[in-house]
Amino acid sequence: MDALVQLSFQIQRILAAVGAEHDLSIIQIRLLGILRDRQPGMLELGQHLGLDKSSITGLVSRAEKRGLVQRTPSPHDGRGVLVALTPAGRRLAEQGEMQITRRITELTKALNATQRKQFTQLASVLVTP
Amino acid sequence: MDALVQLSFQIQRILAAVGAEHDLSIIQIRLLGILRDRQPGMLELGQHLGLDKSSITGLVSRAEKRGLVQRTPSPHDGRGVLVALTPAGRRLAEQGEMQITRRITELTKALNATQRKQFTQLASVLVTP
DNA sequence: GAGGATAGTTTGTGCCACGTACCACGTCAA
DNA sequence: TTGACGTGGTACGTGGCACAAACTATCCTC
Repeated sequence: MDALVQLSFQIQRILAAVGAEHDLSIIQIRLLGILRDRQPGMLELGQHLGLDKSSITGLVSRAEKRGLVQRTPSPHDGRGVLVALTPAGRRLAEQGEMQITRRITELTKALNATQRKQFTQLASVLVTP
Repeated sequence: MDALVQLSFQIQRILAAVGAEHDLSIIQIRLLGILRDRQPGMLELGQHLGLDKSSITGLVSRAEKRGLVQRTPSPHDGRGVLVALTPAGRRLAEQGEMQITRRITELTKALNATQRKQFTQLASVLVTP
């Protein structure tokens, strides 16, 4: 079970490294990943990321300043805002995901095919609930 | 393989939660964990944590200010410093580790005994190199 | 000894996260 | 309809975290 903690750090290291190639932090990568199939408001975004709404403002603002993300006023709520990827943001998100899956599979190269399948399958059991 | 990323975030969330109970960040927990069986210098500490030496100064200073850690001049090198746990720091480290292993095993409760064993064994294969 | 390497610290910058206070809009009830 | 209250977001201040560059003090080598 200590191995699981170690493994999580190793994965975080991969995420940080891939992010660093594009000048993105881990949280920014998560942001882009979440927005790939959603256009949430700030509050909803905060729940996905487990962050306070006041943390989201700066996060989105920094991403917006870099042209990765876009705020548009909510059509149904004058107070609200919808956050969406720009084309540049989407491109980066897809590219990042490819690199991440490549480096993760590379990490699991120490396992043979059956073991890898078994491992990821057990992992997804743990994650899904 | 997306499951592995998700799993790593879940584990990080556990670490952050246990840390928060004692007002510790994840990096502080790692610091205490490393010092449990070592008294490294600052540079060596930085390598264990994957951080620059200039990052270590503040990290150790904050922990020292809280009485968890202690700097002592190295006996063999007038420039060097050895970092060690104080009794309070050791108590916290042990307590934290117990809580973490408890919450991790709780996380793996969706698996039966054989599966869990298999899973952690595969994980340690990935980690050891 | 003098010159370069090494261990740590300092300083400045930027990101991240939080709590608090605040503004604008929405909603509900009298 | 018009308050009172709730809700979505932002602004601001604080503090931790991480880096790079500049600096100090010691060590080592010739």
